[in-house]
Amino acid sequence: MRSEIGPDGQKSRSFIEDARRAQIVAAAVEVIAEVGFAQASLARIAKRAGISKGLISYHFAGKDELMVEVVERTYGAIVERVVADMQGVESARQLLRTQVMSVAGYMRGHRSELKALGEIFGNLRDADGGLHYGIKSNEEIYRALEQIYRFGQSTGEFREFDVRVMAVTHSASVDAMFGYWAANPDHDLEAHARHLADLLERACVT
Amino acid sequence: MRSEIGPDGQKSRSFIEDARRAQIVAAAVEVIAEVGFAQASLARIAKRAGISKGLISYHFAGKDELMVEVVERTYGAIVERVVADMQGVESARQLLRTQVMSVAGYMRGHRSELKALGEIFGNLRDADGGLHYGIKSNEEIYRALEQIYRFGQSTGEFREFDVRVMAVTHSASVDAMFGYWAANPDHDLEAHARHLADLLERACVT
Amino acid sequence: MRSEIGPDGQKSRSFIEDARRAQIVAAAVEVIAEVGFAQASLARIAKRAGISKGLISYHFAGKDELMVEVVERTYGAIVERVVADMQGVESARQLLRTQVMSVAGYMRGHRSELKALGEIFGNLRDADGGLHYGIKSNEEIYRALEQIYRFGQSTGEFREFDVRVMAVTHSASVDAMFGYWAANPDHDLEAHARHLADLLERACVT
Amino acid sequence: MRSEIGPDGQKSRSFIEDARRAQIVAAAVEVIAEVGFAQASLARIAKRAGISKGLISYHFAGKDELMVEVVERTYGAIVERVVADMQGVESARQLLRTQVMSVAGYMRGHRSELKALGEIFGNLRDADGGLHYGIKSNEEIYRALEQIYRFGQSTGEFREFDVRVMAVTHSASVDAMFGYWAANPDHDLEAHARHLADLLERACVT
DNA sequence: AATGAATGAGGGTTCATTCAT
DNA sequence: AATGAATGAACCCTCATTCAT
Repeated sequence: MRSEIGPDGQKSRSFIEDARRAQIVAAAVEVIAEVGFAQASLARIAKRAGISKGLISYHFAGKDELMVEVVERTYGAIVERVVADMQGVESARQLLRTQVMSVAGYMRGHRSELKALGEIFGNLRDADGGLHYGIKSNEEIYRALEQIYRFGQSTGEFREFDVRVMAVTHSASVDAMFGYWAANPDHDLEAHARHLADLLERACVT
Repeated sequence: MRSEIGPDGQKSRSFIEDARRAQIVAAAVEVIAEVGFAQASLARIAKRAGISKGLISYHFAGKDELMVEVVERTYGAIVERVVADMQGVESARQLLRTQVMSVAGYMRGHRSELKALGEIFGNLRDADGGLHYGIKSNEEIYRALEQIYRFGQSTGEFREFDVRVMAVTHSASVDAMFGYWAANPDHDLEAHARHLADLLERACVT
Repeated sequence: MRSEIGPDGQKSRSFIEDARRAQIVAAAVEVIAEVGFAQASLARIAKRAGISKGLISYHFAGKDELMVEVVERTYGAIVERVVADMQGVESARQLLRTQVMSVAGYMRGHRSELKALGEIFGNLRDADGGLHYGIKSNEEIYRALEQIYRFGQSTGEFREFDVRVMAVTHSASVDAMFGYWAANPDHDLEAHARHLADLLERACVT
Repeated sequence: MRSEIGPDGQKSRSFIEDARRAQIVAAAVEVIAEVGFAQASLARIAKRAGISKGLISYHFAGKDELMVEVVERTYGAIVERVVADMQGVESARQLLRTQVMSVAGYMRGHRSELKALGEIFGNLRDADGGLHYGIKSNEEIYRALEQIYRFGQSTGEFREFDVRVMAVTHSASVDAMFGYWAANPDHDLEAHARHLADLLERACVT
C-alpha cells in the first residue's frame, strides 16, 4: 500500500499516485458497468486501464479498497452536484422536486457510474459476509430526505405521515428510475423524473 | 440429470427425488440469503443441506438449473398467495392496498426467499454474459401492476398519470420496504405497508 | 461380483447372468466405438444398454473387468473365425493371404468391435499405470504369425529373414489397414487387403 | 493467456516465457509417455515440472493449447531431422531406406516424444468430440511417403502398386517398430530398421 | 436381480494476491 | 513506480463406486 498518513492526519499522496488511482477507478467503473460486479476481475480492470494486474495491488490494499474508492469518488461527485442544486431553494415542494430532477440530470451523463455504484452496493461484502454497503449505508440519505419532508410538515406544506417510510420510498423510487433507465436506454429519464416528482409531491400534500 | 419428461408432458419425479430437490432448494435459499449469490457455492449449499457436493450435481444438471428452480419454487409461491388474496377485490384502491398488504404479509414469514430471489435476479447470468432474469423478470410485475392502475383510471378512481412510472415506483417501494425490514428486523413491517399503501393511494387519486 | 468358481474349476454363471453380461458388453462396444475410451463412462454405457449404472457394478467387479470381458468376447470371436478359415490351407503363401483376407472379411461386418478393441488396447491401464494390453499382449499374435513365416522358410517358399520383424510388420500393417478404413469409411477394405497380401508376399519370396 | 501476436505476425514471447513453456511441454511429454493421455492431468504435469497447477494455466490458455504445443514442438523437430537426412538422396530405393533409418535414428534418443505424440494423436479431441488430430495428422505423412513411391515408379525402380496402401503400410510398420522397441528396450532398433527397409524395398521392386 | 441415491476423489479453470526484479 | 511470474484456494463438474431398498 502506498498511501500514508501525513502530519495533518490526512492521507497524503503524490500527484502521480493520485492520478493512477483515478485511472484505475475509472477503468473499474467502466468494467463493472459493462460486465457486472462478479465478472469484474482485477485482470479485466487492469487490461481496460492498460496497466498490469500487479499495479492495482500496488496502489490498493486489495480489491475491496478499490471498490470502496470507486464508491467514494463516484458517489461524492453526485452528492456535490445535488447539494449545489438544492442550495437556495426554499419551499419543501421545490426541494423535493429539485432533489429528484437534479440527481436525474446528473445521472443522464454518468450512466456507467450509476450502474457501477448499484453493482457495488449490491455485491460488495465484508469479511463477515454481510453487505458492506447495506441498507444502513442509506441511512445518510434517509436522514437528508427526512429533513426535507419534516421541513415541509413544519411549514404546513405537507400533511403528517411517517417520514422514514417516505424517505425509504423516495430513495427507492429514484433508484428504480435509474435501474429502469439503465435497462431501457431509450426510456425518457427526464420525463420519468418529472412524473416521479409529481407522484411524491401528491403523496405528501394534504 | 435426474428429471425426465413424462408422457403427460410434465416433469415426472419420484417422491424422494422431489423431496431432495426441495431440500437442496431450501438450503440454497438460505445460503444465498445469508452470503449472497456470488459466495453461494455448491459446496456451501451442500454443507448447509448436510449432503455431499456431488449430490447436488446428481439432482440438478448444473448450478444454473438449481438457481432457476429456486426462482420457480419461491416466486411461484408468492404469486400464488398474492393472486389469491386479490381475488374478489373490486375497487382499484382496494386492489392496490391488498397487493401491498398481501405481499408484505407473506414476506414476513419468508424473508430469506425474498433476499434470495433478489440476489438471483440480479446476478444469475446466461452463457452470453447477460442477466438471465433481466428486464423480463420485472416486466411481468410491471404489467400486473399497470393493470390495477389502468383499471382505476378507467373507473375514475384514479387520475391520469404514466402507469409505467407508477408501476416501477410501486414495485421499487415494496422491495425497499422489505430491504429496510431485512436490515432492521425490529421495524414494524405491517405499519410500513399501511403507510406505503397510503402514499401510493394518495399519489393516484385526484 | 456375481460369478463364482464352480466345482469344475470353471466360472459358473446362470444363463440370465451371462445374457446380462453379454448385453452390457455389447453396449460397451458400441459406446467405445462411438465416443472413444476416455468418454465411455459407465453412465453412458448403462444408458445405451437401457439399464441402471449400478447394475454394471453388480455384474462386473469394476470398469476394468468389463473392459477385459469386452476384449475377451470380441477378440475371441475374431480368432475363432480366422483360425477356421486357415484350416486346411497348406502352402505358406496361401496361409499368409488367407490370414489377411480372413480377418479383413470378418472385420467388414464388425467395425464397432474393431474400433472398440483398438481403443481398449491403447488405453486400458493397470493400477501401476502401464498399458494392460501392451505390446506384450501382441506376443500371442506374433508367435502365430511367426509360425507361418517359419513354415514358409522351411518349405523354401520364403527366403531367409527375421521372422519377428516380419511378424511385427505384418501385424501392424493389418491394424493400420483397419485404422485407415475406420477413418475413411468409403475406403475399399477388400482391395486394400489384397494389395497388402501382395506386398507381404513379395517381401518374403526370393 | 500469455502469448500475443507481435507486429511481425509472429508470436512474440519473452525469453523467460518461452523457457517456461518449453519446460512445461517437456514435463507434459514425460508424463504422457509414462501414464498415458487420459491420466496426464495438469496436476501431474505441474508436479513433474515442479511448479504449481495454476502456472500452467497462466502460460497456456488451456490444456488443449498445451497439447497442441507439445505436438508442434515435438513433431516439428522430427520432421526437420528426417527431411534434412533425405536431402540430396537421389534414388527412390535410397530415399526409402533413408527415411526408415533416419526416423529410427532420431527416435532412439526421443522415446518419450514418440509415445506422447501417439497418445495425443489418438486421444486429443475437439469440443465436438472428434479427434483433433484425426486423419489429417497421418495424411501429411502419407502424402510424403507416396511421393517417394511414385517417384520410384516413375523412374522404373519400383513396380506398379497402390501407393496409398504402401504408404499406410510403411507408416504403420515404422510406428510398430518403435512400439516394439519401446516395450522391449533390449531390442536392436537399428537392426530392425535395416530389416524393415529390406522388406519394404523388396515389396516394391519388380 | 436391479435400482436410484449418495459419496468422494479428482478433473480443468479462474482469480486475488504476493514477490523478485 | 511498475511489471510479469507465480501461488494456492476455491470454483463447478464428472465419474467410478458403494449401498440401502
